[in-house]
Amino acid sequence: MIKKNKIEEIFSKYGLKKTTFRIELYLLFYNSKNSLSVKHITNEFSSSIDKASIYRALDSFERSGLIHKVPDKDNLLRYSLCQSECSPNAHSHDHAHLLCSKCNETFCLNDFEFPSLKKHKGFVIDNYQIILEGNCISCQEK
Amino acid sequence: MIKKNKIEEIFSKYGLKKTTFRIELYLLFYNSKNSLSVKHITNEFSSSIDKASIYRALDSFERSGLIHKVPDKDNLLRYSLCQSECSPNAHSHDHAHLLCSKCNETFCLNDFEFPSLKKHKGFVIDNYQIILEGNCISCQEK
DNA sequence: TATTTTAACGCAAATGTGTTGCGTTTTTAT
DNA sequence: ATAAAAACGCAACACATTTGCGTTAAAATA
Repeated sequence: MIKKNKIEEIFSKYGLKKTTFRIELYLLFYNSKNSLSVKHITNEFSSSIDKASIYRALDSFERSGLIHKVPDKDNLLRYSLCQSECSPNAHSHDHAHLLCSKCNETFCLNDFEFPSLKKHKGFVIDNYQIILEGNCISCQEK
Repeated sequence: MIKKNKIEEIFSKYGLKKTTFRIELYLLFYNSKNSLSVKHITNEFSSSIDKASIYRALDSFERSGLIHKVPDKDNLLRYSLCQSECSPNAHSHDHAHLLCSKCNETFCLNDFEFPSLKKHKGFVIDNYQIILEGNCISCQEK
């Protein structure tokens, strides 16, 4: 369980204002195992927060290196807390993502082995992602 | 160069009506090396074809197994001709995609080697895709 | 060939996600 | 305490994609 002053410390470090909403949003990420879609976040705060504020907060968290975009089954915005500390210009996420075709959630697979790829037939490769499609553990049980 | 009666044969096989537009759309896919975005298609037919017809044709081609969705830099709809013959429920596309960060095009890398993945930490994996981010050949020359 | 059924079409309107402008409030710095 | 800067709410916007519906064209049938 993260302490509130730890969050405030992180926010200070990244020059983010400590507003009630943004601290709760960060906590929401911190306490959820998986990635969060905008819809999920919107539901969580119901109508108390405007969607523009949500999008702006997510954008600002992302630019600070606190969260990163993850792929979504329906091509919607979805984010996940960064593992270690990422910097604004160096998000390093060497993990694959699993998109569950039943619940439409996205899961980060942190211990996934990535082969190194630099070039392929003349194409220069800066980075790459692996997106697995299948079923997550709880959806298999159904 | 594909012959028109070959296309008509394919259309019959999949129960698609042979309208002028749809045959030309199929030809467009057939004759282009890369994937096609909706914008590209719209430009190609300029204002002669309604966008609803374009979306419906693409959807119907996809459901027939003639084309398949490919990832797009801006999360827009983009399709590519299927390699061999796919069936409606079995699109098999064991190729990676390269998204060029300069021209925003998507390229299929057909001879890309795919490791086999069936399971990972309890997740059941049906199929997966590899999305490479970098620069295509013609954008490197600039 | 004429007729009927069905898929495809065009047009306009509607969705839905995400963005932007702007005046107001809250936080932070001085 | 005050000023500057970042966040906020609200409304309007932008844009891709979808849907409803009446009309047209293609396919099937008589």
